Amino acid sequence: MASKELRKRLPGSARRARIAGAALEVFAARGYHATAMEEIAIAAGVTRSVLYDHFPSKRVLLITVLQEQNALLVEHVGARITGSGSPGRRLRATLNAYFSFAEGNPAARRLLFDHTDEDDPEIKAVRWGIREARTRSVAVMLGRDLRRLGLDPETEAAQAVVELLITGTDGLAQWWARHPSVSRDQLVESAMLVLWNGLSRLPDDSPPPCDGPGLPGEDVR
Amino acid sequence: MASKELRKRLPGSARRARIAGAALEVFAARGYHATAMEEIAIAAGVTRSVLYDHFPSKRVLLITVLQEQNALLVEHVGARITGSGSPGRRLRATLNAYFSFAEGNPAARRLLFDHTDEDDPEIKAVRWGIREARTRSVAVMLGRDLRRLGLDPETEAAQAVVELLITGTDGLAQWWARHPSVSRDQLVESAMLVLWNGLSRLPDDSPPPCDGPGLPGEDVR
DNA sequence: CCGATAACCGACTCACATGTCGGTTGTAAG
DNA sequence: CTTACAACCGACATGTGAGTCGGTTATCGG
Repeated sequence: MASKELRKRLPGSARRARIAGAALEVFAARGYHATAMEEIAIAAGVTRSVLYDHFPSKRVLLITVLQEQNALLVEHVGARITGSGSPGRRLRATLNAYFSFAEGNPAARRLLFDHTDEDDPEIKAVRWGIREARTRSVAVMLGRDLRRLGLDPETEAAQAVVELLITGTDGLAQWWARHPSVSRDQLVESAMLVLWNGLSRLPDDSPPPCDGPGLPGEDVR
Repeated sequence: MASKELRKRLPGSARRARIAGAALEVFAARGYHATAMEEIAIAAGVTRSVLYDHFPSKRVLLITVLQEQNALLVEHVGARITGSGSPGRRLRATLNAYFSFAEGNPAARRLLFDHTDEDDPEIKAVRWGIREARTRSVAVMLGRDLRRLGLDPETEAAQAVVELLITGTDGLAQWWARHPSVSRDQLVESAMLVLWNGLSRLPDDSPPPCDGPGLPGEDVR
């Protein structure tokens, strides 16, 4: 679109890149199952069979794009969070980095985290790997903070906390895509309000420490 | 399985219910696109065409199940949270109710919130309706608390907070399905730790109020 | 200028899944 | 008992999309 290529014959690597770019957009927009190879081909400016000259199958094409984009995300976030600063500052910087990626690469965010497939076992495995890696790196990053909260990062309780953080943040990024008028700063502020301060900051409520441990009666089957 | 029906001919309503039950399981296990009507038919103990004697199409079958299960969830949660008690207690009770539903109805939770489709526009619309309703009711429930935090529930900032709560909780329930050894109480405790107390509860860190408002430099395209 | 390589295309095969239709039989009312 | 309805089934019609194959032509090194 931008480049005036007027449908010339391209060297393999360039065509490959174009196909991957087209696949990213179409997969993100329509989901894995609903996209026909035909659509990707059209978006890439070639016919369907050309896709098979460059990628062995639809599945491999998706997986390739998935891993490319994940690498970009990791690089993006990694590049702009520093190990220094107070814990609160670090959390804020990380949220900021993630949301800025989501802002600049909406298709990538959607493709990576809106899992519209999960059917194909191989794709499922790739997604799991990406997710696991992300959880692990976040847990490592928060290691000191979790310990100070009384949680061993190896514990399942700590993992649960991290999972809540990650999926909540993802969900917020998703919501943002539907409410674009909100600025990234406001978004970070809302996230910090919950994740950092918590909801207990009520002027006239009971003191911070959480209330009674149990719940009266809770019977499920 | 439990009932020894030995493949007899059933009255319409009973067969209908069986089909819906089978559809719930299979849709949840394999996702919408990947499930063939054949599988549902086998699980229901009939042949494929019988499904079409009771439901006009695959899409309508899914939507029916979706709405049934959502109604059950709303009833389940609504029945065991009371309007009374301190805000912290109410939040805890709600988390408990939601997680107990997820525990007792894993397929329903997965089907309702793991959106493995989103392709079909009509199904998308139904999902959106369910999601909207849920967000609204949570916002109403938290109305007073949000106001005390300085947020007008109508504000987008408040909606963002609610979205983070909901998706984070969903994600945690999802994680729980993969780590069944964790008890529901532990799960609720982890959720409360983040959502209620926040991560700032560090013995030797800066005081509760959040740190500097801005972030140094953050340039994204 | 001239092959050889590789990018590109059209047309085909094949598999699979949805939805339909006509017929068959259990079952319950009269 | 019998009759009529409704539950059930087998076979087909249709559409769609993934992956293959042989041929064509641009492009580039020599």
